[in-house]
Amino acid sequence: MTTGEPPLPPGLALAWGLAPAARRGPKPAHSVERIVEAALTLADEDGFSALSLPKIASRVGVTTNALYRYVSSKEELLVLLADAAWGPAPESLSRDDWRDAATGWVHAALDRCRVHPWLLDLPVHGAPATPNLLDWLEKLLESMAKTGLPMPDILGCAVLLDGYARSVAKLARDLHETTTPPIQSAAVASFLQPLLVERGYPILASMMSGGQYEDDDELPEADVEFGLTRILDGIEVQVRRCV
Amino acid sequence: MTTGEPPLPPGLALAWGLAPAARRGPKPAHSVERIVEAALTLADEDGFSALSLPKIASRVGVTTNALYRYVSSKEELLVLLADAAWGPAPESLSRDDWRDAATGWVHAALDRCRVHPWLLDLPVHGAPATPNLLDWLEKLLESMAKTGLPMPDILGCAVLLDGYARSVAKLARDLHETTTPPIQSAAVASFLQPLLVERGYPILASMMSGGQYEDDDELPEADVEFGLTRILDGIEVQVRRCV
DNA sequence: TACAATTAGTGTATGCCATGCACAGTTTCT
DNA sequence: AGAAACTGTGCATGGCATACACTAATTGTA
Repeated sequence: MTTGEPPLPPGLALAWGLAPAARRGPKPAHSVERIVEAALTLADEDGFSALSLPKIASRVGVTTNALYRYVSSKEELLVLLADAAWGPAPESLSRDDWRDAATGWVHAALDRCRVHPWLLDLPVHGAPATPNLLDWLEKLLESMAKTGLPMPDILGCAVLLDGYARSVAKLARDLHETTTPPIQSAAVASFLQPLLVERGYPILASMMSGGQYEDDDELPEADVEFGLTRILDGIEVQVRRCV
Repeated sequence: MTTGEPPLPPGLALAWGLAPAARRGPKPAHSVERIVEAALTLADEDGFSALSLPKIASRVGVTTNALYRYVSSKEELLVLLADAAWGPAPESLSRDDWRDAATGWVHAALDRCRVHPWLLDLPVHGAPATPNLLDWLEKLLESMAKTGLPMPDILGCAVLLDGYARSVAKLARDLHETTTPPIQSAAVASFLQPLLVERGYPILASMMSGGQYEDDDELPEADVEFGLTRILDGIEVQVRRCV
């Protein structure tokens, strides 16, 4: 089964722990795990944009090019990094109630995105194919399978919920992690306010003058819950319809 | 009203057409619009990752550094680029039926993401604040206002629908624009199949062997509609509840 | 046991990139 | 007429991913 030279996407073989089993030559002083771990803490500390091979290498204590002995490209490293950062999917999802299970899954995903905000910056090429990512997907599919919906609908629900978790996480992060000292926020507001009125954007204008335009630290839990409840309600409509 | 030196985020003033009104010196040979347009066609042709100041400059016919006379940083240019690529929001949304209006908005957004797939790669810092982006947001808010829900819920629905449009567009793009000659897709499948069975992922395994794992060119329209219908149904539940 | 094959990590180099600074030429206000 | 201000260019810096050649270490084999 271990084909000689499979044309697999980068990182797949490594992610599943299939090392090439070397023979001659010195033993590697380090390991892919060590490198991924270094990359992970670096990303946690300095963010995704600061994640560079030179910096990772210096953490591990080797030259930049030494990394290429373990990983064939930065892209491959990022695949492994994503899998490591997501980690295994939650085990404790409700076994009976699909709403509880889905809610648990979404909250767990949001939690991962809070722990590693740069997860939302990692480029995605193709469907998930590494162990932990598939674990998350499987758990979500299992949750939705409890609805009794036909398979294609289960997939559709999974796509919907996964997308929701990611977009809410990204929104929360983009809105308040970056450049928003409240001073600037106020400056933007007073800059935009007259323009909005003048150009005929009544709702936006009233929202801004209404004052409560998202000035909390994070997207408040209530807002997350609102969207999630809409989605679950919508799924439930379909479930009842199908029974 | 034109404050002396407002501490606004990059690109805002430019995006709203507030030029600093120069006095002495030669007149600029080009314009911000020309530069943004060059960037836009470059991105359309070669993708977001190929978008660099040198390449844009050479299209315009100037040195790289000349761009800095029009734009203070690459980040600022990207803000303008996003606004230009989204363009004005659709005018022809239903005036009576909020479901039709929302559906029209989502389809229009998906269309923009099909025309300029790199829109999904543009970094986002903070809430939208440029004319076209606010136009899109206002139109969506107007659509949801027709539900009669209270203002915070309207915003919640808008976030939900906007997030859905983006995640579906991204999914469609990532799944089939990148590295998926069907040969490789098949290689991945046969690589994963035994692993999935062995490690206890029954649903994923059955989906893969089921054969119809997303091998269409784009996420089929039916799948887009499925998620959208769930969301709208879920909102409708809330609407009925509130009346 | 000695050699040859193979491998790990280093050094050096290439061609990108965003951005800063100094300068020359041009335009316009005083 | 002169000074001030602005435009575009040239040159330079530091960062990046990655390629290639090399040295040193290790191990299977003759």
